[in-house]
Amino acid sequence: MQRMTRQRSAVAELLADLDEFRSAQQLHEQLRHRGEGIGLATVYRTLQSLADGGEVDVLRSGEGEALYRRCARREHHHHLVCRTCRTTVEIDGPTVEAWAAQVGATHGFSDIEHTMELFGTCADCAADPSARSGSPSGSSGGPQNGSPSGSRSGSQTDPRTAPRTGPTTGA
Amino acid sequence: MQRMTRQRSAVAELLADLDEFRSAQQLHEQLRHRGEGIGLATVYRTLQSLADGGEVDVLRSGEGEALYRRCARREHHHHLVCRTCRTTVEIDGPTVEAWAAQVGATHGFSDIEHTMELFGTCADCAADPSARSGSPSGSSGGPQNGSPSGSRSGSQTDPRTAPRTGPTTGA
DNA sequence: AGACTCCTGAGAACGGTTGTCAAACTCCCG
DNA sequence: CGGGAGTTTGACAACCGTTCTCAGGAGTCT
Repeated sequence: MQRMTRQRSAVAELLADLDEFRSAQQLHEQLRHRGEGIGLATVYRTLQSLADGGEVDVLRSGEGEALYRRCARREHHHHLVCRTCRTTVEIDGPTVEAWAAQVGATHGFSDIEHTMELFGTCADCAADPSARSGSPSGSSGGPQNGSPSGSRSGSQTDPRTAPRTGPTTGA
Repeated sequence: MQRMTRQRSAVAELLADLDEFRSAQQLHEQLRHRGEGIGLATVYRTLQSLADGGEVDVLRSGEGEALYRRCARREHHHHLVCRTCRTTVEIDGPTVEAWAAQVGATHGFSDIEHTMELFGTCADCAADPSARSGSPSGSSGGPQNGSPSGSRSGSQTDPRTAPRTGPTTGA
């Protein structure tokens, strides 16, 4: 059975305070900034168990890094993510669910699942294209690392924010 | 300027022969089986340059591994991938493109992009759920590593095939 | 309180990917 | 066809995110 430890609740609390997708390492750093003594391995373990329990959603950044977010709804949904500030809107896609099932059937495929995320620039960021790349949901004095992709040093040609969720059985 | 070397054409040729998404390491192994003397770093470099040039499509497996495939069309399209044999069908999604743009606009987001892939079980695999996990496009005596996910040893709770493409400006 | 487990944390290990750099090779020119 | 300039290659190290290991610490039950 899952025990409620100080570390586990700290992670859950931080996720509740945030509104954007964050990597495990970002969350760890933020917890440290909050003064929580917590190990990186514990953050990974906790996030994984939360994800397994459907408590948090997981995306993959363009570089394959895992990003976590506590979504309001636990049912199937998609995300519309601001590529500048990472603000995320949960959206329904009945049109897409139906389309996916139909396309699959047309090609003779069964048991169709799909992954799909939308990326764009939110109204706020479009209005003020300058700074504003931190965490719009405030509350935590965490790191203001706006760029989701820029962790590698090399010549990554594709700096776009581009994650995906695990597939969810459609329609 | 890009020079045509033996290694580069070997990679291009292999990709032309294959019909499924393959990881860089799988491709490297397959090239070795073909008797091509080629370094792993070269395979990575070549794939990256091909991807940059839009010659090949890149997905991310559920574990974040990059998967490559030479698609027939270079324009925007999506993929319907068999989760068993990895056979891939290129598909159009005008419905989705329109839907994505509309949803983005509704929420005040601009410059909408999207990622989306479909997964299912193809007719062949559904009919014969036993073996058949190798490379359906034959031609190469490459490795028959059917499972795209099972490389890690740990307790990965999610063995689903679940990649994503880089986003493409929608609508 | 005491015992029994599970959880934690520091660091090692791991797997995929990229950087390094001398040697080999392509391409262009005469 | 031979030479020269500059790109590519390949073996290996380095990196980065993530997971494993295991002794010590903390929750839970009685």
